[in-house]
Parts: sequence; C-alpha cells; structure tokens
Amino acid sequence: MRPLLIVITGPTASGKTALAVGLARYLSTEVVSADSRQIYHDLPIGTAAPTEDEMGGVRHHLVGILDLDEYYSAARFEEDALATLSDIWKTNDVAVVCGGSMMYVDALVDGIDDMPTVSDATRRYVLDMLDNNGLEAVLAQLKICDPDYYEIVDRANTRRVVHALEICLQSGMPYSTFRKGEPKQRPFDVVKFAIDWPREQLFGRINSRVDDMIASGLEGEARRAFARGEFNSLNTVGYKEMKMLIDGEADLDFVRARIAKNTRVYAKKQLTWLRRKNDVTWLDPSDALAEAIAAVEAIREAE
RNA sequence: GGUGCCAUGGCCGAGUGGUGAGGCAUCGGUCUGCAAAACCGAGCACAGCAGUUCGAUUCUGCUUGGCACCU
Repeated sequence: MRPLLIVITGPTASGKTALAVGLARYLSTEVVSADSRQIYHDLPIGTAAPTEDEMGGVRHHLVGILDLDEYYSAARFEEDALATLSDIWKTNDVAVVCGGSMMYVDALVDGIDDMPTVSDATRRYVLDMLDNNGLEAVLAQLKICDPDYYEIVDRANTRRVVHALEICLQSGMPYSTFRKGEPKQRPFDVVKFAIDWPREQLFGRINSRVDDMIASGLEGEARRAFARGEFNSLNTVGYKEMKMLIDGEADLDFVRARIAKNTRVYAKKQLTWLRRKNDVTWLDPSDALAEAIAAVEAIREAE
C-alpha cells in the first residue's frame, strides 16, 4: 500500500493548524509545515506559527528552522519536505502537510523542474545590469539568450525576467529548456483539504487575528527582527507594515489597518491559486475535522 | 425670510468646455528557485431639471439637500 499524504492548505487564518493537528493526532502521525515564513524562527507571532500548545504533542517539521538571513526557495522546500517524509514513511503510512504557501505545496506534490543553482557572481552580474541599464537591457539580453521565453514572460515582472536571464547565463542554455513543467512521480498518494469559509467570515477572522497579533507583541518582534537587518524573510505581511511604524512613517492604527488589508489580499491570492488548481476537497468550517477524517477513511478503505 | 459657500464613483479627494486624476476599499487574473514575493487587469462618478454650445462633470437659471452668516 502506498503511503498517503494529507495536505491541509487554504487561505491564511482559515484554521489549518488546528485541523492538521487534529488529523495527525487521530492518525498518530506527524506534521510537515509548508509555510515559507513559519520556517524562519524569530517570527512566531506575525506568521501565526503553531505554539507548543497548539501542536498538542504532535511533532512538527520545517517550522522555525531557519535564521532570518538564510536563503530558501520552493525547490529547497521540495527537497527538505521529501527527505522529511521519507523518514516518516519508515514508521507510518500517512503524514500530514500543513501550509498555505501554494508554490511550496505544488513543489512538493507535483515537483519543480531541476535548474542550475545561480552563483553569487551571476546574480550580481544581472542585478548590476538591471541597476545600471534598466529592465530594458535585461529584456534585450533575454531575447537573445532565450527568444521563446522572451515571448511568453510577463515583461513587467522584473523578478521573473531577471531569474530567467540568470539561469541562461549560469547554464549557457535557454531557460526554456529547463522549464519542462512535467509533474514528477511521487511514491505516495495525495489528498488535499481546505476549509471553506464564507469570505465575510474569513475576513472577520483575519481582522481579529491581526488585533491579536498586535496585542501579543508583533511590534516588538518586528523591531527585534529589523534590528538585525533587512532580509527577504521580512518582506512579509505584518513586518513590512510594522517597518513603517518603526521608521516613524505611520502610526499604529494605520499599520493595523494596513496589515489587515494586506492579509486579506494575500488570502484572496491563495484562493485564486486554489481555484485554478481545482484539486482540493473543501470542508465545512463547522465540521472540518470530522469531514476530513471521513474522507481519509474512505480513501484508506478503497485501497 | 435674506445673503454667501458647497453638492464628484463604497469612502476620501483633485480637476477640466471635447477619451485617463489619484488614494483607500472592493473584485478578477498571472504564477516552476526570494512566492506572506513579484506582476497584470476591472468598476466607467460627476445631486435633479432646463438652457447656452457642434459638444457640459466643467458656463447660466431653477429645484432639492448641506453648511455658514445676517434679520
């Protein structure tokens, strides 16, 4: 029998943590987090990382394991999560993944194409080109190196344009040749769940959670983090807004409203992503755990 | 009762005789190595009526509503 991977995903503040813990306890297994920000330590409040209490004795992986200045990516997550899971499979035939970083979830479930690692020198070369000669120059170079991708890339999206050129220069081959987009085979089955809140209610949960975070000391957490530097890990809802307060550019009420708004926007993007994938089982908020358990048992019996 | 000022999309708030303010909020979408990131798109507003004009949100008059002051 192939092992089963239960993925708890969905928008922020939808109650993923509690559901994942509930399932893991019921199935006597462990949780692997798929959250690009909870993976850093020192950000527990603003990322709503599971507390000791919330974990309820269930072992969690890939939470709070990185320092703020460490580089990470969806590809690394794929690698780390697969390694963690293969450990779990040794003693268990079911595991729970919990997280709202959609790209991480996809990298784990479907795989992400192998690509050369970009060296610091290459990265700096392209960023210098961008700084000195502008996006146009980077685009012009990309057009030469990889005309196919040049045609389809969102040319206003600097991030993607830069990355494509980095890969071209690093490998000496067109970025397109690495972009297979073919799902990888996994040694496990997957079932995805998300909690289906009416939008009004979800937004209400988000708003009050922001208040809770602030009451719990989000400002202090942000101050401590920014005191160490400005890292990508802090380019995160809750922190970038707090930065305005720290820099004296905004007051707390403004920041509170801004965080809530950006969190709502984030939640909507997550929902857009899921809508397109269209492969999750939506659960009733009032009965999510029971519905999930029933669905899992049905799968197990079918095997 | 009189005089003056004002009336812009969900909110705030510019402006002009002839496609576009902007901000906030809202909504939809893109997505393969920083993804809680980055990026794209939508709403088609000018209180009502009449007039001037080739054309009015912008000019004129009246009406309605609000504000201020006066008797």
